[in-house]
Amino acid sequence: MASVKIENTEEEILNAAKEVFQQKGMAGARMQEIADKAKINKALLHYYYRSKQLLFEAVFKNAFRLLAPQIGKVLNDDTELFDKIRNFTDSYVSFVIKHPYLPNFVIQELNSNPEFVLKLRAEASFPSTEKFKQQVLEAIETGLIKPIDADQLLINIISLNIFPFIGTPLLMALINVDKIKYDQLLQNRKTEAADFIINSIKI
Amino acid sequence: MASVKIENTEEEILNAAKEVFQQKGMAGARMQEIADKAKINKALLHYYYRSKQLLFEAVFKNAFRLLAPQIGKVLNDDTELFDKIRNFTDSYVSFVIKHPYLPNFVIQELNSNPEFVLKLRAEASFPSTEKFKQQVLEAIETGLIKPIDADQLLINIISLNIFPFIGTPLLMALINVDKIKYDQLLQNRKTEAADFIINSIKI
DNA sequence: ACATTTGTTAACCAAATGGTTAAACCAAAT
DNA sequence: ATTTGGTTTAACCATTTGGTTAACAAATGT
Repeated sequence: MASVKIENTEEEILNAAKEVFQQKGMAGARMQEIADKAKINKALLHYYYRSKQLLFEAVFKNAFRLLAPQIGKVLNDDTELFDKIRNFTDSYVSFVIKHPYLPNFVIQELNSNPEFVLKLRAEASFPSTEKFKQQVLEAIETGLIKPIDADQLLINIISLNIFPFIGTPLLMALINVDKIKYDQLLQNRKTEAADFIINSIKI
Repeated sequence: MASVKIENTEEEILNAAKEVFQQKGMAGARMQEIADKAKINKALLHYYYRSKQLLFEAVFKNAFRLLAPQIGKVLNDDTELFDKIRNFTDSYVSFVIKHPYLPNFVIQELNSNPEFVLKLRAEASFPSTEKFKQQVLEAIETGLIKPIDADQLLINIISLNIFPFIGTPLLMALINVDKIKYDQLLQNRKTEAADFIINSIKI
C-alpha cells in the first residue's frame, strides 16, 4: 500500500502548500503552517520536497498549468473571433470563481521572480499567440473588425478578464459594494466583458 | 540643525523602505536591507518607526496617497466623458512609468490585508465614484453612449489601464517581446486604450 | 521469518530576523 | 565649559524559521 499512501500524503502536502502559498506568497508562507494544514510532521515536507523553494515551484507549476490552458483558449482555438472572445470571457470567469487566489498568485510571483518566466516558456502548456494574431489580421482584412494591433487587443482581452479578480479589494472599495454584490458584478462580466470588447472592434 | 537632519534621515529611511517593500512586499522585506539601503544602523529604523509594521504602513499610505488621486481623475474631474477617459489613460500611463512597482504593490498588499481597505476609505484622498456614475447616466440619456452599467465601465477603464503594468512579466512572455518593445506597447496604450474604450461605448 | 527499503516522527541546530539596550556623539542653550 | 536634548551606533537578545538527524514504524521483497 506504499504507493497509495505516498500519493495521499504527497497530494495532501501539495494541497496544503497550495493554500498557504497562494494566500501568503513565497516569502510569507511558513513550512510549519503547511505541515500543520497537511496534518503531518514538518520533516516529512522535506522528505517529499527537499526545500521550501522546490515545494513552492511544484505548487507554482501546478497553478500555472491550470491557468495557462485557460488563456490558451483565446489563442489556439479554431472558432470564429467573436465567438472565441465570448467563449473565453465566459469560461474564464467561471474558472477563476472556482480558483480565486490563482491569478493573483501567479502574477505576483512572476513579478518577484522574473526569471521564472523563462522556465515557464519551456513548458508544453505555454500558449502561443501566432494563431490569434493571424486570425485578427484576417478579421481586419475581411472587414469584420476595425484595424487594431493584435498585441494590444490581446492585452485588452486579458486585462479585462483578469484584473477584476486581482483588483477585487481595490475595486470593491472603489465602487463601494460588499462581496456578494461584487460577485454578482463578476458574474455579469461573463457576457458584459465580451460585449464590451466586441463592441469596440466590430465594424 | 537637528530638524534638518531629522527630515533627511526620516526621508532616507522612507525612500529605502519604499524600494524594498515595493519590490519584496511586507513579508519578503528585511529591516536590515532597508537600513543598509538608507545607510544607517538598524536600530535607527526602530527609533523613527517603532516596528516593521508601522514602517510598512507609512510606506503603504504614501504609495496609496500617490495612486489614489490618479484614479480620482476618472472620477471627480469636470471634463466631458470622452476627454476624461483620454486624459486619464494618458496621464495614468505616464504616472506608472515613473512609479513602476507602485500599482502592483498596492494591489498585492490590499489582497493580503483586506482590512487595510477600511483604513483607506477613511482617508481624505479616497476617491468617490458618485460624479462619474452621474456622468455616465447623463451620457446614456443624451444618446452620447450606449447603455452600460457605470460600475462595469469603471472596472473596464481601470482594468485596461492598471493590468498591463501589473501583468508585465506574464504579458511579455505571452506576446513574446523584450522589455524595450513592451515599453513601447505601453506607451502606445496612452491613446490606444482610450480609443478602445470610447469605440466600445460611443454611439 | 528476516532483511531491506520506504514512510513518519520527535528532537535538535544554525542562521536569520525583528527588536532592545546602553553607551557614545553632537549641536545648541546655559 | 558644561549641560541638555535629540540622534546614532555597536552589541546583544529572544524568537522564528528552514532544514537535519537519528530513531522508529510499516511495507515489501526474498
